Amino acid sequence: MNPFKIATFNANSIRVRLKQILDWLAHEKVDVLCVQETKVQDKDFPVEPIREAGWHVVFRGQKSYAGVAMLCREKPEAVAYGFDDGGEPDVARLISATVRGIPVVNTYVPQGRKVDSEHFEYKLAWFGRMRHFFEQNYRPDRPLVWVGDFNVAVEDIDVYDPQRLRGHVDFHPAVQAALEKVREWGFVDIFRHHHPGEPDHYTYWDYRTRNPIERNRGWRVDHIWATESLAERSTDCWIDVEARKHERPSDHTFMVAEFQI
DNA sequence: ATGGTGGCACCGCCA
Repeated sequence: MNPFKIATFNANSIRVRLKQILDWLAHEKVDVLCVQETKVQDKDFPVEPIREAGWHVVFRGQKSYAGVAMLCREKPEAVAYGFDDGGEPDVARLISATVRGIPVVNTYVPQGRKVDSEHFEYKLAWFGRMRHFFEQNYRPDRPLVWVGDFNVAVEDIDVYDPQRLRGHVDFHPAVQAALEKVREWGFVDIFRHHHPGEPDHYTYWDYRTRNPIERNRGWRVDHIWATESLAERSTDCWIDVEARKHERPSDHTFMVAEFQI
């Protein structure tokens, strides 16, 4: 049995957050860090400093927004980008690979913008495509980790004010139902597995609110989910709020899960 | 209180 540690982080620009990421990786001995919102085109991705720090890195991005990456201590295998269902491949939002024998899927789920928009419809459909993706490529009775910024808070305790926020694109019954249909394929929310019923655990704070950390105005929209056989082997899962104490923090923070494989 | 901030882009888009 060996420890397997996986982390997720919405960087909101990997170039601005590069030092924070490398500093964090230097003291947190993860096997893989999944990054979302790299906000960089592939030709401008900071490959060299990441490699020089000792990491394998795979990524797909685009101009201005979205973009995903995986930083791995060991070389990832079977790396694939985007959907292969005939629809929009969305390579800047989905990256999958096998790391130390564990299949990992890293997603940056579309935010949805406004409920009465085509973007929201796209988001809802995205979860359907996600379930299809899992059905076609994986088995629920085998180890698999799905991580990333899901842009969904699942329970009332996952947001700072559920009454006020209900209906928001990240806290909408239809979105929660769409994600639930993916969960039913065979996932366990690893953070919630270790912290059932505990409020006030957040991974994201809106830049546009005053002192959101001090006022505890957070959301738990970043997730580490695993299939049952792997969830049984999870030993811990935590959100690194301390990592926000940085000169230029992202609006999200790191979350880590540890397994014995 | 229908704003606010931040990042990337370019004269606005996205979150």
